Amino acid sequence: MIRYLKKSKLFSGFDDESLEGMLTAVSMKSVTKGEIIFYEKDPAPAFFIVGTGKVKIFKISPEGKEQILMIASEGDSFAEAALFGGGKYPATSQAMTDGKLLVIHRDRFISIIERDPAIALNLIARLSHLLHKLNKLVEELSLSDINTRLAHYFINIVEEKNLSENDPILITLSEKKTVLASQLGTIPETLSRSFKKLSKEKVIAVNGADVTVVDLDKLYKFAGE
Amino acid sequence: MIRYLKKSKLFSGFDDESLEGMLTAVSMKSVTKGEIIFYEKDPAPAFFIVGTGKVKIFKISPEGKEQILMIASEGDSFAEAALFGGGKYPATSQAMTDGKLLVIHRDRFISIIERDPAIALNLIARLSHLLHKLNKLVEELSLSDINTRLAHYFINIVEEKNLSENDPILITLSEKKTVLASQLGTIPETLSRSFKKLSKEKVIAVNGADVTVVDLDKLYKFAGE
DNA sequence: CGGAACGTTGACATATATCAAAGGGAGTGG
DNA sequence: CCACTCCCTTTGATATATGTCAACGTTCCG
Repeated sequence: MIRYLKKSKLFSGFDDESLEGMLTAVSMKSVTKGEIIFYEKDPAPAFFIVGTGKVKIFKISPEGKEQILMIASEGDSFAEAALFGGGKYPATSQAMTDGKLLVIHRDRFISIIERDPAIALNLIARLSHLLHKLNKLVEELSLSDINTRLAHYFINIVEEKNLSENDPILITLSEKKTVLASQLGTIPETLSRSFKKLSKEKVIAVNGADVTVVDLDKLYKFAGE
Repeated sequence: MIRYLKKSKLFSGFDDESLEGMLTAVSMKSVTKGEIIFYEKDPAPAFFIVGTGKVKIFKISPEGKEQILMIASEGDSFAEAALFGGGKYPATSQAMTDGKLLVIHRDRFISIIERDPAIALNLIARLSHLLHKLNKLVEELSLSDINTRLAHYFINIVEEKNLSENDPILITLSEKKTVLASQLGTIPETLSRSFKKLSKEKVIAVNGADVTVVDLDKLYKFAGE
């Protein structure tokens, strides 16, 4: 388990001694593809770190439309915030693949951070980061149309790659387009049209899950920057 | 300043000694109605607590549409998350009235919480609460229509009042309808129509800023619960 | 009193969701 | 290897919610 803790964004950087102190609060859970880890509004006695596999956290409307809040991959933690707020999970979580999760139990974890401010600071940083991302999601949902959101999505990926001048910019989508639609707050049909629009405008070229950014300047213009 | 710290949600419950230790990190700032406290993307050397007055935090689209993220009243803190994330403010903040703010300076505050885990825990709780609220906002923006959002808005107010059976349910809007529109992620015209719709359906009765909930069951039905 | 901000209403434009259909691609079983 | 199914994706026709623009009445406040 220590190995997974070290790989996690929340606890990397701590020495073995601190991490062993953590172990009293941690257990392990295997999940299979499609398994629901928790439902929205379930009581929240623990939060999670992904050891292996991939998990989606999402909300669902009465009509069945789904809004993905995040996709957690190896090393990501999720549902940390549930420990302190109302004590209920604010969204539903489902395994997208088979995998292993670290389960961090609430009460024991709290007594640990009461003693170790460094862990508390890490948690604070992590929560801040989440706030930042949600902030951005709100902004996009309420102020941008879909083409803009899709352009932003590509820009984020491109900027993370920090590749050198004049490299061809090839992106392979890490999710099915259906899933991407739900992340962007829309439905597959609309997303498909948005892809078509950006293609027709010669901003990107699409071939299945492979997207090439043809005109980066135009991409930024679409994103409104 | 201690007085204001005590009134704040973030630091209430601490004894005078802890609070005096805080003072090295705090200063005071007066603002006048309409004054911009910070712009989105400004570097963030501090966060704030409202001593007196009212402040709105919002995003704005290239076309000028405004999405209010929160309205901070006396005792509320805002922009806490900016201290840790990218070090930039994620939104713009403007005084809605004249008022006084406590300014909590980043570096000194961080060294304080490194020493005082209790303050760190409070901050964590606060950030969790913010996450919870943003979560809800995302849900509503992406999964609900305006009538539903307005119904939710009233339900939240009614539930906070926890009044006894058979009381008449009278709500006086605390914000101008223009502002409410921006909080709900829409524009005044659309909000006006939503008010009209709920009135016509005999769910509420509206008289200027006074709203009476006529049929609570129907209100819940509109909110989809 | 008069002007500015707010609120409402109507006609209209537009983005996005919905519904229905059809075309691939990957995997499965015969 | 073929036929079959399942799921993803795309496309078209249509409906609907919401934004835009313009006008007007109202309230607030100097």
